[in-house]
Amino acid sequence: MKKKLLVIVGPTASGKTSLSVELAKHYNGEVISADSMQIYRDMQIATAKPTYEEMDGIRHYLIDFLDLNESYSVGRYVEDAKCAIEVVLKRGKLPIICGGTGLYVDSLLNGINFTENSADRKIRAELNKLADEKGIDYLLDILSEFDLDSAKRLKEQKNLKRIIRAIEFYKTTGITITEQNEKSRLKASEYDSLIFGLTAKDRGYIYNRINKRVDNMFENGLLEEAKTILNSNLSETSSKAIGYKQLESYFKNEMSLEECIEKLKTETRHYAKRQLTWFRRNENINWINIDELKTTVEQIKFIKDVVENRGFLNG
RNA sequence: GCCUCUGUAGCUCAGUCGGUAGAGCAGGGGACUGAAAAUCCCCGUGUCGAUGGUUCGAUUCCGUCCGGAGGCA
Repeated sequence: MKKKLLVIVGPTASGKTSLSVELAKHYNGEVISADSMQIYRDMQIATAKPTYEEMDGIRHYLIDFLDLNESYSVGRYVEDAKCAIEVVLKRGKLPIICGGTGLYVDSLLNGINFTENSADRKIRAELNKLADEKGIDYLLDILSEFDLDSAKRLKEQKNLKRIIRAIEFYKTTGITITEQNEKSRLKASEYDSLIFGLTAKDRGYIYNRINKRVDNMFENGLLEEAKTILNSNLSETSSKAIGYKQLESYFKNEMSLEECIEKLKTETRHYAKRQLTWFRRNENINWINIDELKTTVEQIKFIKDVVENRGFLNG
């Protein structure tokens, strides 16, 4: 019998944290985060990491455990999350996956098979340099030599990062990324998951929540945190967090604080939109409109109904 | 009160030597397999401030009016 998971996804500022904690209380569960930035130890405010009070006695996994100078990846996430699931199950609790990093969630739930050691940051750096010097077409030519399929696909997109990844993968494993992608899908998932997604009928509702939350972050000391973070040694992964890099030009006196705050809000909205695009194509998601079911209580009731109707937790 | 500039997409602004208009941003849609809070692709009709006049035809030229900015008194 497959292991059961309850899953909460949704864009930033949609209320995943409080919902997952309440859900954990209802179902005797524990929360496993699926968030590519809350993993970092010193990023508290900008990542909206649940505080001690918000966790309200519910154990959380995969939060707050990595140093800023370390990089992370989907491959590692799937590994770590699988371990966390085992721990939760051994404790006799229900694992609740909660997060907004769609790639992490999907890779975990669909049992994507990541072969070992296919990431090579040295090769990546070299290819980046090569692209700077000779252009994107040069890399496409290299890729065409062994993987015409993905070269064709990526040519239209002009997506340098994917082109580099395709070459990097072949150079480290001797297998083309096209072949790997096909193989990785074959294995059936070891989990039986019921997924709930937070969204809104009116996109503006989420955007308003984002704008307000950013203002709150500044009231809670985001500026101080940003100063510290920007002075730290950041990794390839941690340097991508939204909330700090947008304030850099303020510290350098190149932009006013107001302008930077606007930029931060805009980029967070863009991020939320991308998250929604990602999740929308997943037909297995049970959607909850937070502009209709506004309170956690109403949302929990909705979830309980679905769980019961499906007999999801029976047996 | 007089003079000058100005009013075009949600915002900032191009432009039309008269044939009803286009950029950036915002916004929307999409892709996504080891950086994913990343990376990338696609999408621009709006009473051209209002109203008269000239004209086959006005957003464009002229008059008047109404906003806005500056200057002189």
